[in-house]
Amino acid sequence: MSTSGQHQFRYTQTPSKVLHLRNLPWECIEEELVELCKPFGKIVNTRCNVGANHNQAFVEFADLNQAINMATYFASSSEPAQVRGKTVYIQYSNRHEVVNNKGPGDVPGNVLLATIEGVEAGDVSIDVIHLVFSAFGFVHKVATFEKAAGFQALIQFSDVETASAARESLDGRSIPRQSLSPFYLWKYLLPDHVSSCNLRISYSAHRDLSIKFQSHRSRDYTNPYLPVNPSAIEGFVQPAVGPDGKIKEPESNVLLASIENMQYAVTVDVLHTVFSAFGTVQKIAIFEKNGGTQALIQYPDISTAAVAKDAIEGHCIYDGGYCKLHLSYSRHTDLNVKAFSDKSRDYTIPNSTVWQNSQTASMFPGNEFSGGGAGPTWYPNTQAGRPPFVSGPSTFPGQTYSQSSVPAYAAAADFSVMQPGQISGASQPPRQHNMGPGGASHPGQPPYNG
DNA sequence: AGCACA
Repeated sequence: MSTSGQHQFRYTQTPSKVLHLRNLPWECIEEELVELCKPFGKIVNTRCNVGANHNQAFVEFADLNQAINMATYFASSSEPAQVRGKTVYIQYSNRHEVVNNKGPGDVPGNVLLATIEGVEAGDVSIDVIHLVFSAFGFVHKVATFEKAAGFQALIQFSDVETASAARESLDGRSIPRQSLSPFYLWKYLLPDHVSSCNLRISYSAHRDLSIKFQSHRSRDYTNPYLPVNPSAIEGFVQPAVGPDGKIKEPESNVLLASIENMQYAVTVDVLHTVFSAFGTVQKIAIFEKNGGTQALIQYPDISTAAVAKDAIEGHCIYDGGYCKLHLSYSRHTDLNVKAFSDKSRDYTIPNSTVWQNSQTASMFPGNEFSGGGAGPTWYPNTQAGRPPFVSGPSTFPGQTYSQSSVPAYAAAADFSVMQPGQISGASQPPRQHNMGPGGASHPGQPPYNG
């Protein structure tokens, strides 16, 4: 019988620690709400730009009395609450908490994360990004990178206010095709083939970016003396031209391996074993790209990488044409990888005993081969401090190994092409190992074809 | 100038 509102005024003033603010300017940002409200108490959450006109907001105080303080203050004040000169009307909200307005990217900070939609990394230069964001204040640092989300940039400002202004102004807008500014050389900011490039801007959790080099991917405008990474300056270094006139890709200490015909899982440990034959492997990362599996393998220097590349290129990890490796030089010079995950390793991290135990446990299940007699001549670069393949809980506890069934790491021992000593015999066809990978890591897989 | 659609 009754309808809502029958027993109460429509807008009762039941106190709530959430205040409802109206008549805000459309562009009102959270900082302005905070400035207005924080004299009265601790703000635990806000929601701004509410409603079709973006002119309402909610502010939640930690304590009810703080909200009452603010509401009663402005109710009796001769000076109304104002934001940008507009009078703001304040009442208690009919709810008692502000619902989740904020994802991780909505927590204001001085560093912005910009996703540039619809472009490839090469389409928008770091100079253009710098130009666009410099309109709001001094840009300290810029770092760009490619992620699954697309081409992204981190832009570091001095303070939250500047970053917020840039975000409010640029989020959802497109980088203009042309710059009308007479002060910059870039007349055209975008290549012709880019039809649109919307900016999606959120806040980064970073406060201070760590820029190691000035390069086409990263800049530190506060430190002009930061070393330039020559291999990373696009266009500065002409690509080397080989004797055949073809452009050679610039060399790098990091190799990019594409794994073809990957019938069997290729783990970080398998790659480490294979690539360690040529020098210390510092880091490994495995990832999927274009439906295939790729890996980055980092050596300390280019020469080691070059030797490994020439020796391994085109060869298979496993007999039968499985897991064929194609190598090129990566553009990376220093990988940023998790120290220990199923897709990456950082072997440079000292005191790595924590993960070494689990590594040996998962990769070298038996201790049959840890004896001195099985000295790993096939493993010429055993790292100092690295324990032998000690016993550990087996991943395959029920499995026993016969003489002919060899753990996976032994495959490399038979992988004669991997021996550095044979690199000079360039014309020698690779003698692949005689074991299928099922022997160790895939008990159900076809047996080796020895 | 009057309550959020995640």
